[in-house]
Amino acid sequence: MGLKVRKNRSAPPPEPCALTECMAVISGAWAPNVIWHLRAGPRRFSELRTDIPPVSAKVLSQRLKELEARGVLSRTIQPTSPPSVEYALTPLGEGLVPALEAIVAVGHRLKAAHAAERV
Amino acid sequence: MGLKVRKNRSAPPPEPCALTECMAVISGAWAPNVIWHLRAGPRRFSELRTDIPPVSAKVLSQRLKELEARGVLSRTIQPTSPPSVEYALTPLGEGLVPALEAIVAVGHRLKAAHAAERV
DNA sequence: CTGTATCCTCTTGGATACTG
DNA sequence: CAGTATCCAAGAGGATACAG
Repeated sequence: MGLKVRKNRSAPPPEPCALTECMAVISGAWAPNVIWHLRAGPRRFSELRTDIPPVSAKVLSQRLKELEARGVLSRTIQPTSPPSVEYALTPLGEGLVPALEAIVAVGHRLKAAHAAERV
Repeated sequence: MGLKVRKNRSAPPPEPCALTECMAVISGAWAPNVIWHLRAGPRRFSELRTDIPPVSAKVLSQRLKELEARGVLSRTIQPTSPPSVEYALTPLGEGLVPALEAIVAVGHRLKAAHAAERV
């Protein structure tokens, strides 16, 4: 009966800080895609470029640097010739995968809902 | 034994489309915060403004409109005086909460990791 | 209270060309 | 192959003032 206790308008203090912290990581252009394409294993620079078609070299390398600086992925120079560089998720970066999966799941529902209302 | 089959460099086709779809929803400035602050129940415009301190009226109303257009939240005009407007998550919008929770969880780990390496 | 309209700044990302 | 440098356009977001 007295279940209408939701009159309390003083917001319960959430944690927008941690939210913002992580959003900053995955908000850059193509950042989520980079992580997404690395989730199955390491990839090289040019592979990522073709994985994510319309990404410019500048932005990709920018994003990779940022993600590396944040400890989300690692950069390894392979002593081959021609030289190649491998990017891989760190354990920390792997922690992002479940979050992205949750996002993908919602994405599907959003698309479905969007399609439904355009009938 | 033959577990090194990860030599396959032809990327397994992921679903960046749904990813992008949902990222578009939560990428706008303050969008995640709006959803986050609505997860415990409906809030009014001015309440959201004080919930999320440095948000300008323009951007907040912009974001609310977008989120409403995407079916993530509903806008209800209360016939009170002075008139007030309540925003609430739709079922679709509530689907975003788990994703945000996953993001918050990662945010905590990112902050912890960041703090640790600054010792 | 709940927005909208303008103006303005600053960041972001793309294209292109060039280096190691 | 793996980037970096430069230039550029577009858009997002903040401040302020005003309207219903």
